Amino acid sequence: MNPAATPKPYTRAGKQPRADGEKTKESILDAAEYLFSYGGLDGVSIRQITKRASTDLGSINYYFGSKIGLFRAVLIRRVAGMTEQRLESLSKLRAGSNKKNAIREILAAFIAPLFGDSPDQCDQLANYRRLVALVANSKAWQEEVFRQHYDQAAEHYIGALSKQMPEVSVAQVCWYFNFFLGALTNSIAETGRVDRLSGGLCESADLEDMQNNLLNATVPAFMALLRT
Amino acid sequence: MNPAATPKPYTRAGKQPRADGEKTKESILDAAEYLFSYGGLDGVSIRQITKRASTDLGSINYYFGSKIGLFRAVLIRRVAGMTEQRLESLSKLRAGSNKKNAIREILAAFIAPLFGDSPDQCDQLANYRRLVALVANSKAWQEEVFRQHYDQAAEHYIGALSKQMPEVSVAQVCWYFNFFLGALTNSIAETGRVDRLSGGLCESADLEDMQNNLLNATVPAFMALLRT
DNA sequence: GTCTATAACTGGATAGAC
DNA sequence: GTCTATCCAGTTATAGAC
Repeated sequence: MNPAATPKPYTRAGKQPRADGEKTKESILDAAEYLFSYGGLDGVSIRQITKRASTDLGSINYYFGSKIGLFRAVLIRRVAGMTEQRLESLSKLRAGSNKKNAIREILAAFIAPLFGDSPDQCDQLANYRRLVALVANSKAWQEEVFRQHYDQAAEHYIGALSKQMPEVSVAQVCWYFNFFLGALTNSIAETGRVDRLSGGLCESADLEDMQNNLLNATVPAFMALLRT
Repeated sequence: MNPAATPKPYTRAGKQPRADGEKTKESILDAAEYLFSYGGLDGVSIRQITKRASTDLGSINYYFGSKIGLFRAVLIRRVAGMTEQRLESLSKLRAGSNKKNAIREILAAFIAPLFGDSPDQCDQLANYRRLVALVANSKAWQEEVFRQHYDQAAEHYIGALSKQMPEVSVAQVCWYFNFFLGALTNSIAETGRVDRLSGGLCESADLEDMQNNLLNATVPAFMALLRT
């Protein structure tokens, strides 16, 4: 049903075999981050990824070993830097007298790296945020990715919060911090649901507004624990 | 590599061609709910589903038209009943004098149908909860499933909350309710993350404890809006 | 390092027997 | 309504040319 499908002979046709493989690698990661963030691991083929990255199938195996290796690499690429930022921010927080402010600053420091330092950086992190949101509500990558790469910073932040509220049980702090993470990840998924439910009054895409509201909502929750 | 793979002739072999297709349909939905809740739409094949449901490939097409039709059916199966429960519960809530209790009761009424009336029912909803959690952080099914089948109840609940706090902007109520939904969906995913982060002090699987903590955390957030 | 061709396989869908 | 056999488009992975 495919008349005269004679295999074309190999031709190099003016491609540049440059030795800067880093660029290729990055462009694969970028394309994969974008596509995986919408379709998840199984909703995207490596053909789509290589097409978007303007490379070929072989390069995936060359750089990442397999499709799953690529997915893992995408999930891990940005987390080391973010953990570093988080731990550094945390160590810089001065123990002020006002507990309410202290709690807010801790939570703010935790989420800050997800949004970068400028509107431009924030945009560049959009696909990553969406992908993290997708994975955060799945059991699949908990052990391999979250346990190994994401939990460390969260544990330090829970410790910092507990230090602010020594009279509150650690279990409660953990539950509340987890609810905070759940609200956060759902928000960075930018599903547009809050836009619909609010009849346009709220915008998923207004991340500034979202962050302010999230902190305004979460701080009183923690504060209420102190009044029990 | 497969010697003498002669196609076996068709044999009926004692299968019962009973006319109660409802049972078959239900067992397909159950199997699909279970498998989709772990792998998502693309992480599961209809072959796996029919194997688990002890049927055949053809039945999927016969009852649901396609794999996507089946996925949609799974997502929708339980929502009409839940919306009904939610609206009825809401209409039964009496306007007490205590705002704090009123808000708590509204939120409690919203989440109640997700956990059923007995431990047994709660278990039977586990796969559904996990699947909803997965889909809630994805853009993919927002228009087709959430808008059409899930939003109605949420809108009524936002209205009820707003009625309790007429001096608070609707936008803020919407943001806070959305954070509540985010925390809720992440929790019903039962990823086990809170177990790790708390060093075992909290258990994802303890849904009773989770619900209490979630309400304890969310009510003060709303209450703080009244004090602004 | 880059790219092609192909192997080996699995996917969803469906026609048609019973 | 139930089940089988089959189609074929699409998948990942890889050997090997340049």
